Amino acid sequence: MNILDLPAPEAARALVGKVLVRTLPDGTVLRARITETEAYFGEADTACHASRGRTKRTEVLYRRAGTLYVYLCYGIHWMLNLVTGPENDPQAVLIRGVEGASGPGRVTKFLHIDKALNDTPLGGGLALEDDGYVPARVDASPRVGIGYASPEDQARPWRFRAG
DNA sequence: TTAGTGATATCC
DNA sequence: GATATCACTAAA
Repeated sequence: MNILDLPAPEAARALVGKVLVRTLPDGTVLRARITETEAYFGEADTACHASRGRTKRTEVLYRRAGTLYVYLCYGIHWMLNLVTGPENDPQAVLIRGVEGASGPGRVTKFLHIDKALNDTPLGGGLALEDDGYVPARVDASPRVGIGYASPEDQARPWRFRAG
């Protein structure tokens, strides 16, 4: 059973402590352990980009688990998400932080991730590795940066951090 | 606290 | 075609 087949909130928690392996076009390999994630859980979640329907941009969220969703925010920052859950169910986990880079925009800068990886499957330029490490504790708290969502959705504790 | 940056969505 | 918005960061 793959972690990414789980519903987004469970997958987000399980991904904390796993290792991202980024292989650059020139062959350089970068490794970074995930320290912080957030879950975006389907059309019913008003914080999820897909809550306002399927568009060209959110199309990727409807793909099968393990697809990468990368998009530009505020004109400067790339956001890295892993699609989870069943196909045609728009769930994803945002990678908010890894060891050595705290913050979603910094993660992608650190790993040299941009739109070239959008809509590509995990296992190519970016892979996930489980080295058996388990964080001593994983803290859950409300998500940040989603002031446009409904109050109920803003309150959901779908942000997970290694503790 | 606020400027910076550009793709996307939504409205003419 | 035009404008408003945005899952953020760095500098002040």
